[in-house]
Amino acid sequence: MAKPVRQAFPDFEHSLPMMLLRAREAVMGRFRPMLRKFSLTEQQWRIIRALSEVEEQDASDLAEVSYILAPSLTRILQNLESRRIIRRRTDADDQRRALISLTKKGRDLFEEVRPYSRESYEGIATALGATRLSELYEILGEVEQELENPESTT
Amino acid sequence: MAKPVRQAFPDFEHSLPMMLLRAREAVMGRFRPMLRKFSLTEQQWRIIRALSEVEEQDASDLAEVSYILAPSLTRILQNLESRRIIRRRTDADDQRRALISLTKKGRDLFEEVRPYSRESYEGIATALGATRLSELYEILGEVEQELENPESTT
DNA sequence: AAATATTAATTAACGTGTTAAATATATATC
DNA sequence: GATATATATTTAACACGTTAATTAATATTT
Repeated sequence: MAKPVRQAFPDFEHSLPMMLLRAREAVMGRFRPMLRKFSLTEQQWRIIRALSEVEEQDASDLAEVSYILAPSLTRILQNLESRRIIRRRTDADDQRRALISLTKKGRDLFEEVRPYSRESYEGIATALGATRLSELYEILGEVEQELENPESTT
Repeated sequence: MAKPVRQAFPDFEHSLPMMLLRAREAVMGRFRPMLRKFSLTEQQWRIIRALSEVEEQDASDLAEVSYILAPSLTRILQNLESRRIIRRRTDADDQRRALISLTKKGRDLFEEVRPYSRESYEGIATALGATRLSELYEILGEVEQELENPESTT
């Protein structure tokens, strides 16, 4: 019988937030250099990728699916609009809403980047192995679900 | 025999970077409100916590263990120094190096926050369960290791 | 020992994260 | 139908992430 390993408070470098941060950085390290060649940030690519799946989307929905807060989104959209990658118009039925879509240039950019994105992703899948990868997906989904309501255990 | 689920390119909201981002946010959502009451950011707390484990540490080592880039660290240390939470002196043997330590006020702050930090952490452990949590630790460690050298599979 | 290269930390510039406040439009209440 | 309330987006202010350039000190080379 070895010692019970109480470890309720893991040492700093191995705390859960740190582990998640480093794991994510390890993953993004495979994407960022590639995106950089296209002068895209990680977040800009998230927006473009989200828009590629729809004809048009209002800013609120876009913020939600791309997991970017509204103030950040405002700035990113201003940037992408000035580069003519996206276009915006006002919803006629609700003048508060901004409807966003990719321009031709934006769609072309997406098609240009996509193969490299896929390649990076496959590199990750190869490095981790299909089994480990799907385990990771599963457990991350659980984490998100189980920790949903932050005030329940406080 | 069901369909083989090729899925080499997961849909946007379930891409690995997004899953890791949301999982980390789910975890930090349990810490941030608490830290906020002490007027500490997540990164400031990382610095304080790292410093609590040593007498004194030079800025480079501190950047490495707290996983914060040097330019960010410079700003954070300026902030914490102005609040008298940390102190700095120059290494006599290498005048380039800045040696950082917690002040009395900083140590007191750490002791004040620590129980709440531990409580948040235990809330997470309870929500996930010990088994799931240790699986998560294990797989995150693997991700970090396996993806170490970004150029190997490109 | 002087010139060169390396290293530690900072500064600069730009982009995003975060919270609060402001603005404009829509909806609900009276 | 005027007033209050709610919602979508933007602005503001501060902090951190990221890359490149700078500064000061140390180490290396000749």
